Amino acid sequence: MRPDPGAAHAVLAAVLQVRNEQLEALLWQRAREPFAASWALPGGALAEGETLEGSLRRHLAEKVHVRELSHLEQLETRSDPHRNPARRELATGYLGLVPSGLDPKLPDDTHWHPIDELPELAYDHEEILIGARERLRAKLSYTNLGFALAPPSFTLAELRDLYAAALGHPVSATNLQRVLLRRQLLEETGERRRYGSGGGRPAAIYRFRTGELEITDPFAVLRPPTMAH
Amino acid sequence: MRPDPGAAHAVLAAVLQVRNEQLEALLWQRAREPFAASWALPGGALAEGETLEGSLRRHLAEKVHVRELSHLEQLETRSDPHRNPARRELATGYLGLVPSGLDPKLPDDTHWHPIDELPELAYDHEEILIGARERLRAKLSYTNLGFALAPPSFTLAELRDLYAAALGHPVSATNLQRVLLRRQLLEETGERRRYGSGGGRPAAIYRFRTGELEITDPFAVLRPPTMAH
DNA sequence: CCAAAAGTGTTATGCTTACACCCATGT
DNA sequence: ACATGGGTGTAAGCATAACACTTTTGG
Repeated sequence: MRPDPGAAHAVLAAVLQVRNEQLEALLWQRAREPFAASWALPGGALAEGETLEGSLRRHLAEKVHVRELSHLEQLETRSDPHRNPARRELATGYLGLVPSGLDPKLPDDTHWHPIDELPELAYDHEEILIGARERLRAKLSYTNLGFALAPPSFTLAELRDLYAAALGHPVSATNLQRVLLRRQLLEETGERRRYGSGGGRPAAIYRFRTGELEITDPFAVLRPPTMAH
Repeated sequence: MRPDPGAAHAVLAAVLQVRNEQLEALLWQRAREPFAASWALPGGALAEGETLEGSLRRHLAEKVHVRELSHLEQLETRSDPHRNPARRELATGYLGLVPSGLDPKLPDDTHWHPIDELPELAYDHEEILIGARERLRAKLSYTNLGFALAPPSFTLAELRDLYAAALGHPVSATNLQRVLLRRQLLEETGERRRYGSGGGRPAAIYRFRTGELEITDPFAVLRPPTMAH
């Protein structure tokens, strides 16, 4: 076996945002074969001297004008020799998150798609996308990753809707508040929300204490013994 | 920027086993520059037409004669342009596990090293190795990955020692038993252990119910609501 | 005064740890 | 008999879910 001298390497991002009360992914429609008219994850070829993450940020900025990522994290590197029918190509997937409320300007061939109603996707992109969704769901449970889905400040009802959209199941604002406050992920801004129409008590406005990923629930079980004697 | 036509790609494995009551890693000592006399993770160059995992299994079989992996799982792909001072090279890390009790024949330049007393490691291999250890520790808590560390059957005291070595902190056999039995990871073989010297009640012998990875504790929090009405 | 939405109090439940105690065997 | 480890019983602590109830606002 000879070392493979010409293994092309691509980077691909599952860019996710909560829009219209649901989780949506950024996809662009291919014009040319292979997979003409199918939809694809944004990304492109790794260039000389680039890191994978640097390359992905460049492609997202150049091709889909997305620069406002609140989180970017590497997923699996796929290597099936036939994943690209045209030529041997490895691809490293990434999970990218955009805070709710932003609406980056997109090229004409690029659109947001609800992740529960995906069109036909090119290559192995659907697997990468579903893997990204599962990674997001898992990390919402044991880290502070919610900060990457949320705008800078929000009411608990708004945050509840974001979590419900990302997790795909109903979430109780009451219990969400207790979990996130006890873990000290949230802090009050002191402000209260002006309400649009209709009555109701004004809601306290919160923000995430930090915009850096932290693991907040490190050991589900089999924790180290407590040092209490 | 031009696509990088010659990005070499390597695969590297952190092969871990519990030996001598501690977690140990398989390393080989480099004879040549760069990093002569430093220790390195086993692995090698990706060849034409190979998958990453296939390539790694080939290298492990050829170079360190290890074929008895009970688990193999992809970790991060590293892409710093300077991680290899000689030439641009991407590397994908893997976590490989060998059941306790096996003792594969190794080439002369290859040895097991306690992961808490590592020698000088080449390239970025120490980071990959520590990342592998952390992945193992996390998955022991919420999956049945213990099966990959354990021999085909064992007493609870033996299993407790394996978990303690892998986690790096004391583990109570009593509580380990309750957790693993409630989650139905273990089943009794019906046999009891012959004891060597000294007294003591003979221990029941257990085995893992399955040798496939299963997630046994899926949601630490924020679970879907129960359907009970 | 009433509707609506936010927020708090309270209870129930389940999982884990800690530790006391009982069991089975060799010497 | 006693030492030695294996195994079970039981209570306490903690986190979460579920839901009733109170608070604050607009109409």
